[in-house]
This record gives sequence, structure tokens and C-alpha cells, in this order.
Amino acid sequence: MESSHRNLTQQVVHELGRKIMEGSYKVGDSLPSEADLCTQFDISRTATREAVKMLTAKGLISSRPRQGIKVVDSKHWNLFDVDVLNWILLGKPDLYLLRHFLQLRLGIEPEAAYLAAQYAQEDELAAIENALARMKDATNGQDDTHEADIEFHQSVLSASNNPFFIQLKNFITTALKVNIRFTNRMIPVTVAEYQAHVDIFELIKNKKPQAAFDAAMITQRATLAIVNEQISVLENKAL
Amino acid sequence: MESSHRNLTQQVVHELGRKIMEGSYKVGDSLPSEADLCTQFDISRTATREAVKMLTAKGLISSRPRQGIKVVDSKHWNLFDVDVLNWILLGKPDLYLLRHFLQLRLGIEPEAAYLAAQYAQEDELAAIENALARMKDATNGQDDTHEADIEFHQSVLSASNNPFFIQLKNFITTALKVNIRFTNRMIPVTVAEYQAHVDIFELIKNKKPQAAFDAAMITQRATLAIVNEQISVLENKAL
DNA sequence: ACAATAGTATTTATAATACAATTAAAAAGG
DNA sequence: CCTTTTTAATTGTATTATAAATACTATTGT
Repeated sequence: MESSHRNLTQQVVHELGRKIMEGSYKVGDSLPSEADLCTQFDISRTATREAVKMLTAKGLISSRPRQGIKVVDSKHWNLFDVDVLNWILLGKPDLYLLRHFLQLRLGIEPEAAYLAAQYAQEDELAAIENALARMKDATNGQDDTHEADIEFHQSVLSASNNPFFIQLKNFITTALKVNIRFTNRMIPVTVAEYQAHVDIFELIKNKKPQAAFDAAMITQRATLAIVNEQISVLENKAL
Repeated sequence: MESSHRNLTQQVVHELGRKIMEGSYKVGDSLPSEADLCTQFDISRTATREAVKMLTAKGLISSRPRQGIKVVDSKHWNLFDVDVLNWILLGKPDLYLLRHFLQLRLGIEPEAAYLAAQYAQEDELAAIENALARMKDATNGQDDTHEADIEFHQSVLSASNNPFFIQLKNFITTALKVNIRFTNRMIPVTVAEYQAHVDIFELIKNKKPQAAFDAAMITQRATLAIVNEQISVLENKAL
């Protein structure tokens, strides 16, 4: 097991959480009983119960006497939890999931740029600029392409100075990673993509909220349109 | 205790979670040790530890040998967890928090309206219409004013057919409840407010995504502007 | 036959205790 | 003064026992 540095409870949480998100245990399904989980993982009831409680806290399962441990309806899942997002990533994300991610990014990121243009401090602007520098290096192959991209989007969220947007850094990061899966991950960030990011940064730096919003929105709508097109092609092929 | 119907662990989770969100335990502070929590709540270590694990799962605390149980930095808090949101509401929300809520609503709700206009099914449109009917009754005092309002916004999110937006129903609901605290809660929904909601619904029903987006955005920007104004007044008064 | 009631068995909830592992801080050694 | 070792405090894990909740079954009365 790759995660032997974590304690028993966390390992079980990870294993069960992953299986739920990949669909091995479906909504409404029963997980093995406490006793069975103890024997399957060869651990004590203490560790098992604590793992069950953690998954309950993340909204994935419910646990009641006589009824057992069941996967609850997905509308209760804490989809913005960092662990849950990672388990989603470990599953098999499809184009529909990518679209769902992009649809919410479309809501969040333009407004984050708007807020950054209003409220960003000097150090936060510097952080965005630093990410841009890494992206430029990435176009020359001198830095990790996608890491720099992720850093850019994260630093804009941080610059919003809004705790809710900041919390969504996990979500955006996962969304970008899913996106990478569906584009050729060997292709570095293009000059055009880099320039679009620079433009947004300049508008933030010059305190043009609405313009920054519009610039981010246009990029996002374009990306979403491509995915919608891919889904259309796929669905027409299926007929 | 008002929550004696819940089990021991859940009661402790609620009590500690509430205290963390209201600031009784601040970021970096140590909570009482396991042993102390056991004596304070007069419960076994099992119940205590399970509560600690649940709060850990929600990103509020960390628990390590010798170091004890500490409140972690707020950037790790799962602010979109339904329990965490309720604990925020039990605290003393200020105008700044209201602004933070409104800023994210501004990102989410116009795009939710856009998606609803694209993807809403018949039954989802009916649900929105039903909420509108309740709002109309509310203007005549025949139904609960704010409950109907909340139902409207929830039903639009449901109609987006995007699991991430649906998960954010908790967030929007809490945001609306905080908003109610800062407006006179005795004032019923006005005819003008009702009409703005009707307009959005019509645009969703007639499948006009961009127009629905714009209509929702205008309303939200107006609300946010009022709060920004209130904060300005408050800050100038403080000088 | 049917419905209400009581009983039973299964599963989780809680408790108590013991020992192991981790690690921050103090003590020892150079 | 710096490094290493020891110590002690705290959480991590295991085990056992009992209580509570509840789905299912059997019984009883009509």
C-alpha cells in the first residue's frame, strides 16, 4: 500500500472513500459491516469505527444499528472536500464530469478575477506574476507546464481575499487536473494561452474588475464550448 | 441540551464545531486533550475520539501525539459542509461575512440560471414555478416569506443539473439566512423582488441562458452594492 | 386471514482498560 | 554551544464487555 505512512484510520478512509467515488460501492449499497471491515482490513473495531465516522462526516455514508453502513445519495456528498476531490480524480472522470467542472469554474473564476482586481494586495499580485513567469518558462520547457498553470489560477483565487473562493482552490485544482487528462498532457502551454493569462493579470493589476471578469469569462466559455462540441460528437456517434 | 436526540458523538461534534466557528477556540489554539474532553463531557474516550475524527474530516482540527488537538488554519476548513455552514450561522455573522457570501452567490447563481435555461426538465421548471407561487402568497402574508425565497433559489440550482451546483444549495441557503439577519426580517418579500424572480424564471423557461444570466447578475450586483455601501458608511463612521 | 403486539437477533453505540507509537521538550554528553 | 539521548505527555491501536436501536419474526387476539 502506497500510503503506509498514514495511520490505520486514514488508510481505511482513503480506501473506502476511493471505492465509493469510483463506484465499487454504489448509492444505496451496503458496505461490509463493522465486524467484516475489521477482518477484511485486519484491524481493530476502534480504527474501523473512526474511519466510518470520518466518511460519515464527509457525507458519503450513514451508519445505523441493524441497518448497517450504507452509501447515501450523492447530493449529500461533500464534493468540495479535498479528499473527496482526490478520490474523484482517482476514479475514471469522463467528459460529462469535465463539463460539470468547467461549468462551475465558469461561475467562480471570472468573479474571482473581478474580486482580485478590487482587493488584491501587493504580495498577492506578486504571487500571480510569479506563476506567470513559471508559465513563460514552461512554454520553453524549462518548468512544469501544468503545475505553473494551476499555480496561476490558485493565486488569483487567493487574491480575491474571500475565504469561500480560497477554499475553492482545491476544486479548481482538481478541475484543471481533470482537464489535463482530456488534453494531450505532453503539449506544453501555448503562447496564446500564456498571453490570455497575462491579459487577465494586467487587468487585475490595473484594477479593472469588469474587464478582468470579461476576459476570464471569454476564455472559460471557449473552453466549455470545445467540451460541449466533443460531447455532441460523441453522442451523435453513439446513435 | 437541545440536541439530546442525537448520539453522543454527534452532540460533541456539534458543540466543539460550534465553539470553533464562533471563535471560542481560535486558529492555532489547542482544544482540551482527549482525556480532558472525556471528563468535561463525561463520556468515554471512544465517543470523544470519534468526535475528534469527524471534526478532523471536516478540516477544522488536527490531532497528533504529544501535540494535542489544535484548530487548523481556516483555509483548510470545509466551508461548504452543511454542518460547518450551520455553525457559522450560529456564530455572529457580520457585514463582512455577508459580503463574502454575496460575492460567491454572484459567481454561482447567474451561472446556475444559465445552466437551468439550458438543461432544466419539466419537473424542475414546475418546482421553480411552485416556489414562485409560494413567494406570491408570501407577499400577501399567506406563506413564510423567506422560506419561499430560499426554495426558489434552491430549485434553480437543482435545475442546473450539475452536481456541484446542487451541492451548493447548502451554501446558498445559509447565505440567504445570513442576509435575512441584516434586513428587517419582518418585512415580507416585496412585489418588486417577486417580479425580479418571475423574470428570471420566464427566461429560464424560454431557454434564454444569457438573458437569465444577465438578469440574475444585475439583481445580485445590486444587492452586493447595497452591502458595500453599508460597509463604507460603517468604516467612515469608525474614523 | 389480519392486525396489533411482543419477542428475538443483528448491528451499531458506548464504555473501560491496556499497551504501543509518536514526538516535543528536557537532560546528558561532548 | 551543539548534538544526542532520555523522558514524559499525548494520541494511536487493540480487546472485551455491555447497552441501545431496529429490522425481522413469531405470537396473540379478533
